[in-house]
Amino acid sequence: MDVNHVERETMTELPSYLAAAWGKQERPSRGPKPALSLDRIVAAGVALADAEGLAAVSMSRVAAEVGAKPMSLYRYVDSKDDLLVLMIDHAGGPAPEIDAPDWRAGLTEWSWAYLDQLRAHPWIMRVPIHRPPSTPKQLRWLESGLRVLKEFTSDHKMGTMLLLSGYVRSYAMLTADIQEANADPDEMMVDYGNMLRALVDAAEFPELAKVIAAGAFDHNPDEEPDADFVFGLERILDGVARIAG
Amino acid sequence: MDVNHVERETMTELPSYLAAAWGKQERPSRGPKPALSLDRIVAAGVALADAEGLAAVSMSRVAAEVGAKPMSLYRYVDSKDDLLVLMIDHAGGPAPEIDAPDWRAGLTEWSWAYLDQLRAHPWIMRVPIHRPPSTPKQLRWLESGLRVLKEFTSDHKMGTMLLLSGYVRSYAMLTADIQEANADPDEMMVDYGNMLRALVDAAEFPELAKVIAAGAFDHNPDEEPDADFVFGLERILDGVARIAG
DNA sequence: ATCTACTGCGTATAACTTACGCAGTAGCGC
DNA sequence: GCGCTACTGCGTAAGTTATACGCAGTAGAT
Repeated sequence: MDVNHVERETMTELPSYLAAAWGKQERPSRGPKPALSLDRIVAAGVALADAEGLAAVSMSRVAAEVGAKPMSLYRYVDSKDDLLVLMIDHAGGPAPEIDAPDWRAGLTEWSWAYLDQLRAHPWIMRVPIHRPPSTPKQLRWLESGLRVLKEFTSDHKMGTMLLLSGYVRSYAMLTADIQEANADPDEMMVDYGNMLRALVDAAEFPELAKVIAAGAFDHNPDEEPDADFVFGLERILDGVARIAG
Repeated sequence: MDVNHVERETMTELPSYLAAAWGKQERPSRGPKPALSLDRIVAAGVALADAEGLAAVSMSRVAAEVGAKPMSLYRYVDSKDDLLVLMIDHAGGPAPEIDAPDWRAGLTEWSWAYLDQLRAHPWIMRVPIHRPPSTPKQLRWLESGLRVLKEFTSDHKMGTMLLLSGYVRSYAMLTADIQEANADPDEMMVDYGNMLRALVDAAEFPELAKVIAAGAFDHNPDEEPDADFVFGLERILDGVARIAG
């Protein structure tokens, strides 16, 4: 039987991509020295996705980028899915060191940092496969958030971080969707607000029509960007404040 | 030039998938009667995704399901991406008719309905391409939410729905991720909590280790399911209450 | 010196989406 | 009734894709 290191790790009952991400790979002693390294492969994937989008990340392209042939990558990675998971972890910057006077300021800082992070690597939001957070950088971000919630109970800490990270992620996705639709020259969605005006009939959508008429969907250059983000964030923080101390 | 109805609709400056979703397709008068209909195709795609997952949805499979050959579908749909967008719209059930005494009860009802909806069609959360909400059912759900927020300003209405829908979506995704990882027999993630215990070192992750030790990640069968969902939801509603009336 | 676990990767398979163009059809104008 | 023309279904084929299998070469262990 051909037992390569990937299968060996599986036997330790930890998914191989996690063993890799946590650096729990025992370097094999026999055999030729690897010409590649998992880090180089994953880094090449991230660079490719940053530069040309997720669609450009194929096994052949990544292999070419590190000067190897496609099949060689499978000595380092079980599947493309695993590579994508590792890329997500790798792309995550270092968790923010938050130095804020209170939990409210701390969570605000954390949220903006997370939003920036997602926007720096928009393809992360397009990866169709996901796993519950269990890679090192993901957990370091979580730790960094929990750290500012010292005075809360464990359940409240986790619930709050779940709420906050979910909100940031979904806000980032929505704005990325809008931006992408606007950028696409095929689509006439150059103006999301006006497109809705064309589609939404006031008889069938009375409330929505009112909101559209009020300009809530129009891009207002005077307004601070991400004003909607701030609104939601403040609502969350107000809600959390009610259970604080 | 071969001008089929898809391209004709593009010329009206509306993306063809939106024209289709909003039923703004002028039926062509000439030519043979279509053997298929867009509705049948999209419905077949939804049924396939419900039964066998998103991966089973290929143009050939969908075509076979409606008794046609693959290339015939392209007379009704520009691309597979468009088909997926239409499937998302089609899968959405009717927007909830909310009959609640106040906005707080109304939004609670809306949130649970939305969560149920996503869980009834988990593949929706795996579709890699997304567009800003502009299909009929998506907007009807939005309208139904806005309707219970009568006493708020337009900006506050939209901001609240943005916050709420984002939270529900991300919570649904997280629980789907966990469930999928648990179901996968390859992965030893049969117990997310214990897996974290194995990975997380208390020296590097002091706060996270405490939370894990407190059992926040363990599945507790006594506890009501989705207790975390309720926690986040209540925080949001508390936060919204601060700007009400 | 031999064994053995390992590496890179050539070959091949079985998917996949979709461009192109052809043959047949049905309503319209005359 | 007779084309004309816009349309439909779809056969063919091209171009990608992930990845299973197995072989030849390598280098530490014994």
